[in-house]
Amino acid sequence: MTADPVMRTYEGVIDSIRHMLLTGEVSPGDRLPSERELADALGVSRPMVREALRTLEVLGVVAARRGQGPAAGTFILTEPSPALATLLDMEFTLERFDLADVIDTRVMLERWAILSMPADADLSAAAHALSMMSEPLTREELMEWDLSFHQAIVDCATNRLAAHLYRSLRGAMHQRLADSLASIDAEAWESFWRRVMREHRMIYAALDSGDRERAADLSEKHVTRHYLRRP
Amino acid sequence: MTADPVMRTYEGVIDSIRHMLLTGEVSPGDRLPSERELADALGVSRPMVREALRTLEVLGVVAARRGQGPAAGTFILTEPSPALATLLDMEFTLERFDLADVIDTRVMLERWAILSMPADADLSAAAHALSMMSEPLTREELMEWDLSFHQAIVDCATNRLAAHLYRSLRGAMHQRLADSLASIDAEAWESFWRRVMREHRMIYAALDSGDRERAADLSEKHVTRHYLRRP
DNA sequence: TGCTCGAGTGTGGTCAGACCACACTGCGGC
DNA sequence: GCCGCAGTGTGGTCTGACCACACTCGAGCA
Repeated sequence: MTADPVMRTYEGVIDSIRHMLLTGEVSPGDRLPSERELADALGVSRPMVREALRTLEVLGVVAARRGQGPAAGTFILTEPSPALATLLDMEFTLERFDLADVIDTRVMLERWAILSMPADADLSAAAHALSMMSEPLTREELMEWDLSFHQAIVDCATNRLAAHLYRSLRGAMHQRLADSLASIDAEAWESFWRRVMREHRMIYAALDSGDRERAADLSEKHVTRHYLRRP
Repeated sequence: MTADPVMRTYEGVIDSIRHMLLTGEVSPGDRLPSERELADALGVSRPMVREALRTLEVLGVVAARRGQGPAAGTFILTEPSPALATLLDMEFTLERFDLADVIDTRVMLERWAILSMPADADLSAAAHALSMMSEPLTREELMEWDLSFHQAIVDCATNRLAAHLYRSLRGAMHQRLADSLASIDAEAWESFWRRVMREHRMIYAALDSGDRERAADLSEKHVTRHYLRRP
């Protein structure tokens, strides 16, 4: 304790804004007072307010738009942002954990989501993603629909935190995944795509028939194989 | 795509610093050039450099110390910071997910950690935390050693990402946990503490005897009961 | 009357320069 | 040889200014 030598000004501003949120003075979707007003009201300079707002922006709490009128200003976001993915990507860059950690965690989340899925889960989003993969795809399209397919499955578990974590893990790996796919030459691409699609279909079929254990196992093998590149 | 109307100056600074990290120009533990030098080198103003450094500070990438000499300046951190907990706490404040989500996810992580623990896992940290709980405790002490106990178990899984997630989830709930414990009156406190301790002992005993399934089940019941307050 | 265009205005985005608080460095005097 | 204090470079903060932008609204025109 007593580990706080000083309270930095911008932290005080963040606390003030957090307090506004907790008391309901502002709510998601609302516009914050302007930077100049905030600075004046809190008795600090505008640069300090801006430092606070920048951090809140990176954390996915607010977004700023300039100009004048109802669309301009700094707003409390209603939807999660890629902030978590940004953070995880940073940690990854700093080598605070490695690819195997990320994949293990991803597999854990997906297994759990499949096994705890409610009986009446709506699989239509997964089915749609599956159908979109039936025709030849570019690498970008495959990444997009592969993400949609797996995310749709995890979303069925109705745990928003877990779904958000899953999305962020995948987001943090996105660039590395793209690099990995780019290394597959044109000849091998079609067979690669077909195999991915076939595995997706098997996972979906297992889910659709209610065989969760099998779906979980198939999913684990699928993810582990393609991400760790051990065909 | 093309969703980037403009590149903000501070984002460019962040990219420059990230680039320095990727090329090895600076490494964890190193000192960054001073704010004035960075501003000069990148052709931007010092406030913009500061906005970038503030966000990196919140993300747990750097830390600043003032003064003069080898200990002063802005450093790349070598250890993870509570950044993830801060972020999750924010998301929680914004009600982007709820307590049940957090607990479910925590239980998932702990179950997984227990079931995938290597056979030769070192349980001494958990044993130590357990022994520290044998004597009457304050609420703060109980929270501290309870965290140590569970964290020690998750750390055994040797997945740094999962361990970090677990720690952050727990960190994001810390204040709410404290509020919850504060509502237990002095008379009920001792029996509460004893029950928590007994359950910890049972979990440890199951782990120590190699009965992971039982340990996982006990752990799940333990966490769910105390956090959802359904005795 | 209705439309267009331009000045006005308030927002975030950026800059320059200054001063403070701090902690080390090193010189000077004792 | 030791102590103390001025010097110096760091982050921390403030002030005031200007720019870019997007809307608002009224003047002027058709």
